Amino acid sequence: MASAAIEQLERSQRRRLDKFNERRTELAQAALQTLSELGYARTSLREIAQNSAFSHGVLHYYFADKVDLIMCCVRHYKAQCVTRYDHIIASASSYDEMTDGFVAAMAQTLTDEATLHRLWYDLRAQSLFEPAFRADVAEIDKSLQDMIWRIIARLAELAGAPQTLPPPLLYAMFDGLFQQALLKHLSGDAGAAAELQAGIRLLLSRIFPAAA
Amino acid sequence: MASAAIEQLERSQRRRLDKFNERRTELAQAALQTLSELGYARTSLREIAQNSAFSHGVLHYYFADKVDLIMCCVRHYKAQCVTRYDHIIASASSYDEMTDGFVAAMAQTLTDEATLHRLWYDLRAQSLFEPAFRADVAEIDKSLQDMIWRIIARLAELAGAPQTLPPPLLYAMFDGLFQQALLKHLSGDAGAAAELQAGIRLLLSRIFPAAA
DNA sequence: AAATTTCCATGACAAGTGTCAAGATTTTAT
DNA sequence: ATAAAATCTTGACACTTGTCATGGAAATTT
Repeated sequence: MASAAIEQLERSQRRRLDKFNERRTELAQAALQTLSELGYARTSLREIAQNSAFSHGVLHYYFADKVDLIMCCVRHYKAQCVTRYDHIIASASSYDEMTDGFVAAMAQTLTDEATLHRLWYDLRAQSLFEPAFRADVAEIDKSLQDMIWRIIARLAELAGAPQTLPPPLLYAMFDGLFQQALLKHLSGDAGAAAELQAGIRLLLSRIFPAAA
Repeated sequence: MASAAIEQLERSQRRRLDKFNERRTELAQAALQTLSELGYARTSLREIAQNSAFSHGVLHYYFADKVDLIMCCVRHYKAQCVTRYDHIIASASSYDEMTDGFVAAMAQTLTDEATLHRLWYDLRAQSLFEPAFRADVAEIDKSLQDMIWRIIARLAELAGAPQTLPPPLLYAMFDGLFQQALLKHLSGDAGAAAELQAGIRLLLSRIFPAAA
């Protein structure tokens, strides 16, 4: 029967495609590692390959060019980033409990994934110069903004308070706070995480005056 | 008389030194121009020299190395940046007038000096990787924070309101807001300046609830 | 088992990088 | 005006960069 043959062909092709994409993300992960350590300006394709199990020629087999690789990295970064705080939203049952969880999670992110986030700020700055980066950066920015919004909306619900500040403003505030803390943390300031926590609590107390 | 000879010697030496520094800042200005157009990662010394009246070899006559040049640029940037809003503080006589002036000045900065500010964010991101940049970046950050603080403190005075939010938090909020607007503006969003103005006004109305 | 496609390593290329040394040129001092 | 010191240009160096072509190894298909 012809249909069976076609079906098998499609299956084998899909398997090949899956394997291709699997290796692509494997290489993207290695690239992410290198990028987060060196930064965009100092990262070369050879260096990326050296931090992987393959040679530098392979990169041009799986990626069209350097921009293509970076973009794959960025998307890979996003996937493992935007849902980080969602479990807090799902599990919290009171305003205070959720505040504690959120503040703690932010502080942990600061210390545990500092290098990954400095890469994010680096790439976002690159997008100010390189138009090819803008669409993906804007999309990630939007995802992060939504993430913050989900948290604040849930907090408002728990506090029984109305929420008037728009998502962009809220995101800008938390992002600015985190960025500042990251710079201090990477500069060796051991108190950066604690300062970040205090800053967030203060900010929340201003957003929800009644809940304090 | 020997003292007269010494005096003349000293004067001539100072004149030489002045000329040396003058040319240094002239080259730093050209470098600033190139950097703000291409970004840190894509700027080479030859490109900088090409945007000046001199050849590339002269850069090593006036600067020890590339980092030295970048640092000179950064300091030059700072000088023309941190006092930008001070005349608003000096001239404003009412809360509303000063708010209008501040908001308008921020919007104008966004549109008129977008490229210079994207360089600032680029270099700040670089400082997350390159320790050599950190001290100067931190110093500029502090200056900008102080600038914001002077404005907010004056506004509090004019509003007759107490001011409880600490300077780092205030700076983080305004900086985050500006950064977001800059990305939109450079992406071609014509409404970025207006959004920034609205965001600042909203933020101020939350900082000073009574003055609204 | 043979043939064919996929996958990967090697080496090379042209272009560009920071850096520096050797002179030419201009300015300053004698 | 002559000597000395400064400023600037030119050209080269060792190295790195992204990209690609060739060919070998491995896997898949026939």
